[in-house]
Amino acid sequence: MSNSRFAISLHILTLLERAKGGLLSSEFMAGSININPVLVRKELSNLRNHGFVDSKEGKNGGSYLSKSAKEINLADIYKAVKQNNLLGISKNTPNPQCSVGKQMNTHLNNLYNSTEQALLKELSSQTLADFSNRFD
Amino acid sequence: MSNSRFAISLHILTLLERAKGGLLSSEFMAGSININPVLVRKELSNLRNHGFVDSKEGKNGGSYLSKSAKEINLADIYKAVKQNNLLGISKNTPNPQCSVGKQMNTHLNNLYNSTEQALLKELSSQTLADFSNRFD
DNA sequence: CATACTGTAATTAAAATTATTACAGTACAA
DNA sequence: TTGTACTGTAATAATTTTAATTACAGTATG
Repeated sequence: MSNSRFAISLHILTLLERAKGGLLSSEFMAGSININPVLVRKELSNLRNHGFVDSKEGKNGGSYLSKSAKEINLADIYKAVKQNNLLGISKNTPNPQCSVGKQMNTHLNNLYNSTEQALLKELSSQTLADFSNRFD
Repeated sequence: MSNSRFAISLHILTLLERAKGGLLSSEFMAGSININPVLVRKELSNLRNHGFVDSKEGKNGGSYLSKSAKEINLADIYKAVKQNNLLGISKNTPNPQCSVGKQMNTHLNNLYNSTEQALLKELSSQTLADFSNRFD
């Protein structure tokens, strides 16, 4: 993952956890993260689709956690934002006429899968509550 | 890591391992990987600096593994190409006036470090020889 | 019904990645 | 001893990805 979606989502979720049910606006969260509010709303849209948050429209609206922070582990968040492979892109197409090239993506993907498993295992050992509690 | 440096380096090293000491030109390897030869030479430069390969200049020149594929594990390769954090960039600077924002990068980096340890542990369980032997 | 939000699309800007061009240096081989 | 085929590296251009911005319709509140 080269973009900062994981960090943004985790930041959003940490803010919401610490708000203890209070609604936070995308503008407020964008100010804390230091990014554009529209990006926050896009991430919220994704987090909503994954059942982590809910939002209330209209004046005095905002977002809040829709499940307990103890029930969200960091692997869940990773899965929700993940798009590429961990170690790089597979978009490259090696030469199919080369005996190594034509098999490379298969072996690379196998490798990516096993490393991703290791990553997920590590991430799943921590919940959002654990993470949030490290803040003063 | 968003770029494909790990995949390129592993591809190069796999080709060299299977060449069994024979010299391969950057042009040949670029053809197998399907990228520009200059990129291959840049990666070779890095791999050389890390002691994995050596190159011979001039006509009929090329590159070859400078240590046994059994003595190179995939974590070594990862470390040689790594530049960013695994889960995203830390270049973002959250708002230092926000109690969450000002501590975010510290906690994020701690998390990144622990996930990287998990990744390295997994990668270190396989050598370049293991990887290469999976090819027909 | 003015205000302050969300939701989302479209566009622009910026940053990162990759490709290309260029060329000096080196070794081989005729 | 000279043409050829490489490496090594810098500089630049092209492409792709990421992030910011603009715009605006929709919604809830007071």
